[in-house]
Amino acid sequence: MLKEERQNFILNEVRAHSRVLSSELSLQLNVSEDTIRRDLKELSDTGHLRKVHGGAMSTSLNPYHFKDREIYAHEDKVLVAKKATPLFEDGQVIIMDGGTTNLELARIFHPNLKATIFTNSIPIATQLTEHPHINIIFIGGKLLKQAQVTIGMEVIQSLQRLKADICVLGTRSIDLKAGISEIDWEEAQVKRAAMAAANQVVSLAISEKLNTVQPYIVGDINAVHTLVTELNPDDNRLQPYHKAGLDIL
Amino acid sequence: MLKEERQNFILNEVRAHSRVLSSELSLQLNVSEDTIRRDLKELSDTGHLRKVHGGAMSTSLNPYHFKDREIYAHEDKVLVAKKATPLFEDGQVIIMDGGTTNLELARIFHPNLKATIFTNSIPIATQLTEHPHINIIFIGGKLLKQAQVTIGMEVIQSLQRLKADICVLGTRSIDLKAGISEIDWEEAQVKRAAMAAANQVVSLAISEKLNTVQPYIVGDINAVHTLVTELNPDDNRLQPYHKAGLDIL
DNA sequence: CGAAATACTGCAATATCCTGCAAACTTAAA
DNA sequence: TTTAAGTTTGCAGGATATTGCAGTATTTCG
Repeated sequence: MLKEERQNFILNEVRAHSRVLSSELSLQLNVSEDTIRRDLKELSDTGHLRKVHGGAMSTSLNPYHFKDREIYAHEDKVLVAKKATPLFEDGQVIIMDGGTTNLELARIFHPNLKATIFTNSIPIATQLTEHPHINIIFIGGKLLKQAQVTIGMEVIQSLQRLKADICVLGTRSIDLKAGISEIDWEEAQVKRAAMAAANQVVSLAISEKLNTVQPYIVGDINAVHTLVTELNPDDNRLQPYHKAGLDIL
Repeated sequence: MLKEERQNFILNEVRAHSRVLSSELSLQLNVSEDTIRRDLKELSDTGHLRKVHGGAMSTSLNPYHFKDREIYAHEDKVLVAKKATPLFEDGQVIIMDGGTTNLELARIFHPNLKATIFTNSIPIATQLTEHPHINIIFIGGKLLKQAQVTIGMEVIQSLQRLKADICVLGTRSIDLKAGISEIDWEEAQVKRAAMAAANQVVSLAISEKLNTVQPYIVGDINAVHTLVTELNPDDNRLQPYHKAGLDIL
C-alpha cells in the first residue's frame, strides 16, 4: 500500500469518526505505530488533522457548535450569502448542501420566503426551522459526524428522484479547468448528484477558494451557472469565469 | 478513549446539565476519580468550566444554561433514561424516535457503546455525534418544525426496510386498553412503523403518562416488551402493566 | 467536634512518543 | 541492467505523558 493511500485512509477515518487511535490504525493498515505516528505528524503539519497523545482528532469542529466569530472568514461569507439572496423566489424547490457559507445563507433568507428546501445538512435544517414558510425535506442517510451531513447511496438515490429549480453548493474548491472539487470522495458523489438534480447550479465561494483543486472532482465548471463571491463582479480574478459563461454576482 | 474525547464528554455534560459530579463522571467514563479531577483542573484552568468541591459547574457565560430547566419534569426523565441504559449492548441496531426523554437517553449512553442507531430526530442525531463509536443513520423525510423530527411516507418506507434489535419509543401516552397513542396523526404512523421494525420495543415514559390516551393509536400494549418509568418497579401503578406481560424497569 | 467525602501529593506502571540508525524499497540516470 | 541517491519503514533505546493507587490533608455537613 502506498503512503498516500494510507494517509487518505487515515483522513477518511478522521472524517467519519472525528478521531483515530494510532494503535487501531496500526492494526488496520498493517504497519508499525511509528509509521502511523509519522503519517499523523505529516498530516498534522499540513493542517489536515490535529495530533494528540494516542492518535489524532479532526480539525474542524461542528458547525453547529460554532459561534459566529469562530467561523473562518465569517465576514466574507456573510457578504457572499447576502449577495445570493435575490436568486431565491417564492415557490421554488431548492437543494442546499452543507458548509458554513450555506449555513449563513440559511440564516438570512427572507423571513417570508415560501419555498421547499431539500438538504442533507443538520445545521442547515435546524437553522431553516426558524423560517415559518419554508418546507424542509431532510435527505436521510449515514451521518458524517464531523460535517453533520448525510452521505452515501441513499442520499444519492433520493437526489436522483428529484428535479429542483436551483442547487446551492457550498464550495471547497473551484477552478476553471478542474471544475468543482472536494476533499472527501463520498461528499463529492453527493454533490455531483445534487448538481445533476437541479436546473440551475449556484456556487457560493469566498475568493480564496478560486483556482484551487482537491483530489475528487465533482463536476465541470460549465455545470455551474452562477458564481457568487465576496468580490466585486468586475474584479480581475473573476474575469476568466465570466468568459467561461458563468453569471457572476 | 482519548483524553480529549473524555474532556469533550465532560464539557458536553456540563453544557447539558450545567453541573457535573466527579463521582458520576468516573463511573460513566470508566476512569478513576483522580483522572476526572485532573481533567476538571485542566478544563478549569483553560476557563471551560468552574471547578467546585465534588465536581464542576458551567461558567456563567454558557448559553446552554437554560436548556435543562425548559424541559418539563427533567429530573424524572433523567432517571428514566438512566434506568434504560443497561438495555443497550455493543453491536445492536437501535431505532430511536424523538422526544425529550429519548434525548436524555442519547446524552447518557455509555461513551464506549458501539451500536448503529437509526433516528428521525435532529436533536437526537446531533447529540449522538458526540459518541465516537455510534454509527448514526438519519431517516430522511419532511421535517416537522416544532418537534424537529422527520415524518411522512419516506420515513415509514425506510423503516419498513429495516429489522432492528430494539426500538426506543418516547411515549406521549400509554394505557392498558388503548395501548400507545399520539397527538399527531403523522407521528403516530411513524411510531407504528418504528415499532414494527424492531424485535424489542421499549417504552420510556414518566409516570404521569401512564393511563392516558391521545386521539391516534400507535399500537397495542402487547407490542411493547419493556416499560421504563421513574417509579419503583413494585409501585402499585405499574402492576397492571406487569400483569399484562410487560417487563418493568 | 467528628465522620464521610473529596482533594492533593508523590510514586510506580504502562502506554505513547521521539531520535537515530540500518535495512528495504523506489527512482532515475549511467 | 546496474548503480547511486533518496525515501520509507521498522526497531531499539531513552524521554515523556497518562493513569491509578496509597497516604495524607482538606472540606462539608450533621
